Amino acid sequence: MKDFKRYIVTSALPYANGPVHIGHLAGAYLPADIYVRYLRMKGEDVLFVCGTDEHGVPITIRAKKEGIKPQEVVDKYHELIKKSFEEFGISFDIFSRTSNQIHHETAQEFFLNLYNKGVFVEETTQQYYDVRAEQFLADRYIVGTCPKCGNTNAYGDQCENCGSTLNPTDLKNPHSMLSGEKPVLKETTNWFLPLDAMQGEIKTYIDSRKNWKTSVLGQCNSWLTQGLQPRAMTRDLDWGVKVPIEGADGKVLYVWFDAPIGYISATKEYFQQRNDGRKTTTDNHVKSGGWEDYWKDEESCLVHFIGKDNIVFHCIIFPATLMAYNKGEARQFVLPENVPANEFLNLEGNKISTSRDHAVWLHDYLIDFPHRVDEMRYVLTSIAPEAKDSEFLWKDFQARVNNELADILGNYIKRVVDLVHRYCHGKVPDIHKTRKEIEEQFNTSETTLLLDKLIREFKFREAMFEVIDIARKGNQFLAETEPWKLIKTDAEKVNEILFKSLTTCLMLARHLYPFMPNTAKQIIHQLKLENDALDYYSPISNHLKYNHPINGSFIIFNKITDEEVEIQIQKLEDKKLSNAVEEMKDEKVSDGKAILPFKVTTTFDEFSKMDIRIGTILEAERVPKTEKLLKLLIDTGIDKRTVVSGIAEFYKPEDIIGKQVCILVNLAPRKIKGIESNGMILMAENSNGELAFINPSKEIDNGGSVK
RNA sequence: GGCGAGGUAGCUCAGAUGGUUAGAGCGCAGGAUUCAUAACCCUGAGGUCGGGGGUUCGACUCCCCCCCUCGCUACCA
Repeated sequence: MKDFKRYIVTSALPYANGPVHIGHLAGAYLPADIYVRYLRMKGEDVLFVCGTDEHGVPITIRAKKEGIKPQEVVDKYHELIKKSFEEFGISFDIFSRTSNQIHHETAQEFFLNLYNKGVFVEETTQQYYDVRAEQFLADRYIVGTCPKCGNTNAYGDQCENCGSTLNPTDLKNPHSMLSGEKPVLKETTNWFLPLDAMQGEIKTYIDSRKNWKTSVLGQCNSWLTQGLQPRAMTRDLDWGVKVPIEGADGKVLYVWFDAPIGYISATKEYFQQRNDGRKTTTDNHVKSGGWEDYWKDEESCLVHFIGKDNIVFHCIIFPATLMAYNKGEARQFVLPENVPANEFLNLEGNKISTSRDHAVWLHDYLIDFPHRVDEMRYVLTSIAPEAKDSEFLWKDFQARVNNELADILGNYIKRVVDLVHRYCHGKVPDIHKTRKEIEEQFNTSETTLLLDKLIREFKFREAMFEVIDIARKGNQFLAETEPWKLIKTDAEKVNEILFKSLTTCLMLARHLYPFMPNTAKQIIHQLKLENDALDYYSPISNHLKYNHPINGSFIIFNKITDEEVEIQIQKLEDKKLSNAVEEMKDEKVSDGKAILPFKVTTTFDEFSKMDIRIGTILEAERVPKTEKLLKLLIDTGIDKRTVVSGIAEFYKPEDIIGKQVCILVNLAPRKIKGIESNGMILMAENSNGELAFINPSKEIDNGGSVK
């Protein structure tokens, strides 16, 4: 890997419409923090930025629901999220927010730059518009029947029941969440980033990234082979960064355009604060003077830590934006050097779900387990979903804390400290003859080299295992040398054993620091050393001096009791139960609620245009490679025609042959999956989206009309 | 349906370019020990490497088919 002069490290901007949970932490924040702490400890020039993403439709919806302003929503969650991260020791140099002035300016400048270069393709499209509310409807503001699963409360961008991604125009019976009205399609102009035209250079970029994770590269290549499509970078909405050009009133930048730019504005803000003297901490590891050093210097290494759901934005869209910006500029933005996306963390056998509250929220954990931050950091790192989805189980949490942290690591430290008190009067023993040798051995030890390799390859789980292994080996060493027996015959030898053990404790603290900073400091404290003892390159003899008195031992990790974890498990169970109750309530309510409002008044003439007949199904077969389509042959009394219908979920082909149905016969033909469909079978639908045929209550001749 | 990533001991996970008896930690069983949070240390049992074919002297590792999980993306007037 190339040697970089400095690093700019980002963690995905958490969305400010809710708190953060352990899945977020394990996916994008802890790994980044470990990486950054390690680099700092090695004396690298590194800047670590993050902040809340405060734009986009879900926030406006949440505000509306709670009857407050969007700004109030993001203010609340910005503070909560920021505090949670601070308490978990995520050591951002700055935790900013996209509602800041500086971000709006930066994002607008970005947009204008591309606009002036003629990068965007201006396109006028049809979007749903709510006439009564006098505004365009964002995808999330449109509710209708999910075309895939029949859920009547699907949103225009996604169905939360079946998880499908949707377009608003996919919805059946769409209606506006603002007024309940059926929305109308209306023209609007938006600016598109022509990713299709940029496909070549994006591919060249992706192809040059050999060391990326297979899952990340796989996902990118999947997008590339499917062919990139232009993507709108503006939206008709009033919450966000205003589109800075004339005639764009009521439009804001697409959140995914402005969010990654948030990394840049956060960097700018950092230096602004620093120059103002508003940054009080001494960030010695931030060695360069301005934001452009980090973003526009080819010797800067840009690393984005994200979850797998963000891959396309960080690996394709954001780099494309940067590439477009770079055209004709003297100083070029660097492109992401690596995007070590993690998979997802599951919880007690189920996906973590914000809406169902199936999660371990950071702020809750801090209340239930105060001063146990490192325990969570340890467990989440040891089960981090680095290569595949992984599972958080409270029982496993307990076992890891008790068996690994308390028994192996914590006990080892206490064991050594106690031995030194018992056999060396609580002072670092003098073994001047061999101490240099011991130090050198540690500085060039295989573990040190291995850890460096693993961390730079983002293999934090394995790296941390190696660190704990130091304690394991330390325990072995004591068991083999048995100083408690040797003390009777060879005090000199005991001194050497314990000096070695003390050195191991110090090295353990240093190696542990990126993963468990509090623990590292506690170890240092037991040895009665200052924090500068954690400096990777500081000679051990500067700290473990002859006759240096150490502190008395104390227990670093208390064991987690059965009761404690059972409470947590019960908590989740209770949530499940109350969710089930809620859902039942919802269903009852929705029996009334889900019934759509009547459509606008029509005329008899309009209705008469519909030629609805009675027909009989003669043949029925599944359309291959589809889930919901049946190909039907209908005898309409006048002809026999083919109709494709989305009813395969509810009817088996063999069961419906011979049934009579209502069919709209004068509907313009349409090709579906290559089959020409002539007409439409009329279906009745209940609130669960289940379909049923409408047929005459006594047999009617085929071709009989319905009026 | 298409694409991408996974499916390896009870649990959580490692296993470049195919090669002797498939690994680790925890858990479990047995032993040893007493300096330490009944901790530590040693030994051991446990796997037809999702299923089925194939290529090969030889496959967890390569090819084909199928099943399951997760993500992205479709069709359903």
